Amino acid sequence: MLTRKDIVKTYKEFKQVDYPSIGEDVLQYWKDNQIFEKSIANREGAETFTFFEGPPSANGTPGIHHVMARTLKDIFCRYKTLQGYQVKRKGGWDTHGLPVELQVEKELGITKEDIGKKISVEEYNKKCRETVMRFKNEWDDLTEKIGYWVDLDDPYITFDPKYIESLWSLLKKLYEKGLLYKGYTIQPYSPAAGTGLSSHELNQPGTYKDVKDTSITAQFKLKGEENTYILAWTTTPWTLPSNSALAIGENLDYVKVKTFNPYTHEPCTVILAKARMNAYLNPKAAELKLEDYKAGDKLIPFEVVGEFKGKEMLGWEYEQLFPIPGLTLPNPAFTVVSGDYVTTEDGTGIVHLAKAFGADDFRTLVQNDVPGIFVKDDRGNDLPIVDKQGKFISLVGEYLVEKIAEHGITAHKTYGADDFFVKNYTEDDENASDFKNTDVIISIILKNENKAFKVEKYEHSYPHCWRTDKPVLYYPMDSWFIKTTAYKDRLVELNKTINWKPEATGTGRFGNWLENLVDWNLSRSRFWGTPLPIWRTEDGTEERCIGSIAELEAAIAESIAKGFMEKSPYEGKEIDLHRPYVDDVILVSSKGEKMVRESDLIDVWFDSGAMPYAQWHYPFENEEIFKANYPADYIAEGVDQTRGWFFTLHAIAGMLFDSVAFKNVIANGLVLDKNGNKMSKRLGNAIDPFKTLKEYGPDAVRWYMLSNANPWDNLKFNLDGVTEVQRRFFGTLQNTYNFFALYANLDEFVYDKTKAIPVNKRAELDQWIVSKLQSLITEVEEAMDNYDATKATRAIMSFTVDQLSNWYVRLARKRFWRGDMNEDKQAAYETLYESLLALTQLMSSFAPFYADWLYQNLTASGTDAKASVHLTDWTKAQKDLINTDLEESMELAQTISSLVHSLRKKEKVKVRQPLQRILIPILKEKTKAQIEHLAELIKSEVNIKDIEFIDDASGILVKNVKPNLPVLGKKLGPKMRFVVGAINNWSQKEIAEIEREGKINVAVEGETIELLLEEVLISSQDIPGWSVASDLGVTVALDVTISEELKQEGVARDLVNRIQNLRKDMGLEVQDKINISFDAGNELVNTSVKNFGDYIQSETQAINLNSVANLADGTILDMDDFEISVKVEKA
RNA sequence: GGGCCUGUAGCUCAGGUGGUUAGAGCGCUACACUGAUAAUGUAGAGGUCCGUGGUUCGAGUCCACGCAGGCCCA
Repeated sequence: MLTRKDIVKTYKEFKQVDYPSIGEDVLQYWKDNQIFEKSIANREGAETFTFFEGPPSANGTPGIHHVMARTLKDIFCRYKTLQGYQVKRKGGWDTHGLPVELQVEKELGITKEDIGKKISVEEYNKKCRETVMRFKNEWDDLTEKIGYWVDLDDPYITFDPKYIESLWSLLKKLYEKGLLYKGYTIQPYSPAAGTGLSSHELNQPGTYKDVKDTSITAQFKLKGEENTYILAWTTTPWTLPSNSALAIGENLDYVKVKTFNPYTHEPCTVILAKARMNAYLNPKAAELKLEDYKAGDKLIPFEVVGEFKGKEMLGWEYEQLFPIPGLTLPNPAFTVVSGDYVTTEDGTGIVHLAKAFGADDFRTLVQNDVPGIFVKDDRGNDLPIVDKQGKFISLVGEYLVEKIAEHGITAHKTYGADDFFVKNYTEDDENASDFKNTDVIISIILKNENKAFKVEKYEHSYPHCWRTDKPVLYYPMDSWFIKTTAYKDRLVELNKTINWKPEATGTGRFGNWLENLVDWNLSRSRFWGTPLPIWRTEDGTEERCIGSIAELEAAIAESIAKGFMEKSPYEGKEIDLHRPYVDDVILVSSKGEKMVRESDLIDVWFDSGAMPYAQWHYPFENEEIFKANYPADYIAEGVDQTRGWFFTLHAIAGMLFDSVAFKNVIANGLVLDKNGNKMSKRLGNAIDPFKTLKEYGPDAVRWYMLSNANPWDNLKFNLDGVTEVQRRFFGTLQNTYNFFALYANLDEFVYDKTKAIPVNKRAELDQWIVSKLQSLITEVEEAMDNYDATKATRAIMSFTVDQLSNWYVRLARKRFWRGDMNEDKQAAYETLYESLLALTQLMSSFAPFYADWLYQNLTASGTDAKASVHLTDWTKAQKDLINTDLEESMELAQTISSLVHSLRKKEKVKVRQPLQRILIPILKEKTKAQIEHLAELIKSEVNIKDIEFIDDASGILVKNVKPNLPVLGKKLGPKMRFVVGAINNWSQKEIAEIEREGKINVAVEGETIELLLEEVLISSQDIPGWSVASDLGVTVALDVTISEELKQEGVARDLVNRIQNLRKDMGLEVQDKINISFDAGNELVNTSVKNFGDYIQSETQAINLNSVANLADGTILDMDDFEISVKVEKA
């Protein structure tokens, strides 16, 4: 006879599963067999599915959030590959940018100022190049270990000369379209140091200091109205001569108030925000009369004479505050505009705008086409009226000098026209006894001229230059821009065709960003990055944009011929388009003048946004590949990239190719620690991805991340959750496989597709799980086509745990272990096998290692198996195998079984004790048919003999009625509650009437309302005299009478159970036969054995079942109510 | 300060188009089952659906205003 040891094991059996090892083994298998490469090569000639890799920077180590991001990228590429697409995925590295530079500077202990002095640009850039790829190996390692399939051997690298050449060609295209221009932007500027400051420099600790400045609430005289002024407050009075508009909040409330100027005592009408009145008008004066005011009174009376919303003020015109000759402006200057940043927290609720000295000001004025106060230089360029030393230009200075004389202002010295610094006064000045700074002088002038409503010292926080400690000015700085605003409408339109996950990021965060688009500031004053390929003559009259290496080389040759350059900086070495080499190139203008490169680098975001083109060195090479892989079908990055990579991809594609760059995008959220805090190395709550993978294996980590929450929500990463996924999902699936393998090996079952029993010839239960499986495939496919991985993983999990394991296998168990191979048994094996196999494919995108491992365990002996589940073709759902009616029936069966279990529990009758019958009230014929269909299954599951139905005809049904609210609500509206009350009070009589007549009249509030049968819901939840339970509209009553015969059968089942336990204790194998002897002293057992002996023998595989008087050496079995001695021997 | 996201049981999350008593898993408690057994079933405890107003016969769901946390931008 065959024992377990002798059996050839077709399907490997596992006592324990080591998930991390599966990860490692499968990874090695993939490498050895080039599975990734084959998964692409296999699809040669097929339709392409394009994925773009957003390049990470390898100058830091990867974190657990990169596992999230990379998993999300991976799954859809794998899924689409199965679906038959060819999915090329080129890896990439982002190598330029400020973080790299700062890291290098920190390591070298230098600052930006030292570059070119203590260290050459050449050496500095060399250091950056080394640093930026420092952790590439860690990144590659993680990428492999989490199973992110991407081409790491041939990635694009943004510092590569070919990559930069592509960028240059794109920039030249923009330039030729007139979309690249030199302008200015308002940036923090240190007049003391003579340099602009980056926002990073401004965020250094200690740069913001509390300082006391003179603040002025100025009066802007409204045109066309007597003595009426708009009040606006500023802490930088020196910007007032540059005022060219006032901003209000459209929805704020404003008032017009009659009062008197506190300095000149002249009557006036002022306009300010209603919420700011108390700050300017003393509430104590509210009762005073305007007529009673005498010049010099402390309390100044006032009277509100008008109230309106801010939007009513739009377009109002006022007189220029400082009508300096030469600084006049045409309409719409000096008008009221809208500013979304205006609040009533301080000031007057009206903000003074000076185009040159505030970023908000600048933006608002540009959007409203309002000019700013500037003077022209020799070449006709705009210059602000404060120069780069932080001093008013003499035109303004002369005006102020005149005013000082006119108003008889005395100060520590006699001011000349070039003495009016606005922030950085000299030490000598500041220490003088009667020192009056420019702000003070301006305020005196305004006070005297009836143009200041309030002047006071104001303490606030103001940024200072971290090097000179002097206050910073916001100042227009030269910059190169891409004119994205010219394409705003098109970009907005194109965005509407993109499928954003979540949708709100596309319409909200990204959509709003596009709606409020400003020109893209490309300039960066740094060293390590893509140089701007624009050369200019000294006077700026001629410009040239270089678009390729060939063009550059030709231009260099020309320059050498002209004698501007001695030799090419690339002579004898490889071409490198970085600084400093490119700075050494001097070009020749059309007039034969020298042209030097504009010194700026470009924003690194242009680097990454250009990757669709530059990764293929387009347009210089690979035109075919580029065209087949553009635009991307899918991209994914963190939501923080919305205004970064997502935007730059979109902008370049829209402006140069009139196309979207990507059709579908997932913007994923952050990975937080389990308490919802940001992970940081400093706080020690960061999860080490390598350690996590080592401990849990890649599949459970991936699955957890995808199934726990939608990727676009923040994930609170909790290792307990990974454990749970491992236990609940992978554990259950593995158990199911083990169960299959155990019995399949015993029965030497080998799956053969060609000989499989047709589904319609299989058992009802088989047909059911097959149907469920087809539904699952449909569901997963729909979810994945909609880029919803969470839905897909949850559906797979629910099928595996609830349907396949806890229902199908549990109910079908006996078919696997009972008797020899027959058609029914074969069908069970085939059904379970097919389900497992289908699962390996369904889950392979999410859990690529485990799925492949399981696939190979299942198909090891198969003939048509692929080398990997990742090389298979997607198995479409067979719609004809979906049997909705059967699925509904099974749901009923599951509900009924659960109800019977619950009743048994209530009545304290264990499942091993058979019971005679259950009663089910039936109101619909269909329900009855559906239950009858699966009657056998229900009966065996809950161990009862019969299912009986009672219908109306029985006359004993007690019915319940409920209003059908959605239907009634529409019909009745406010009368609902009376009708509902009436229905809830109905007796059987009314229910019978509406069922019989199809309608009934209800009297409510003196009115008669006719109700139709379909407006109420009738159910049956009670059978008089029975113990009943109901759920989901099904009611079950259980007959708990235990007859003599049922009792005997119960004993027989108990005996089987005890003997099975004995077998197990003895260590017998499943197929071992036994002999049983039992003590003849118990009459109940004797009759039970007499009537159910065959059953006991077949269940326990007993050859003999002998009654023995006074069995001496037996085991005493506890049968709950009595004990009996039994002896089991291996036959 | 602005835009956007999130807030439902101790924890993690579901809850088309409003509908009477808000669900699942984990965890906890009790019981049962025992040839998948480090598995499984049943039951129980556990909720101000972030708050306040509003719309409605009826709001976890719609609207407004707040609060808390987060991201991005000033």
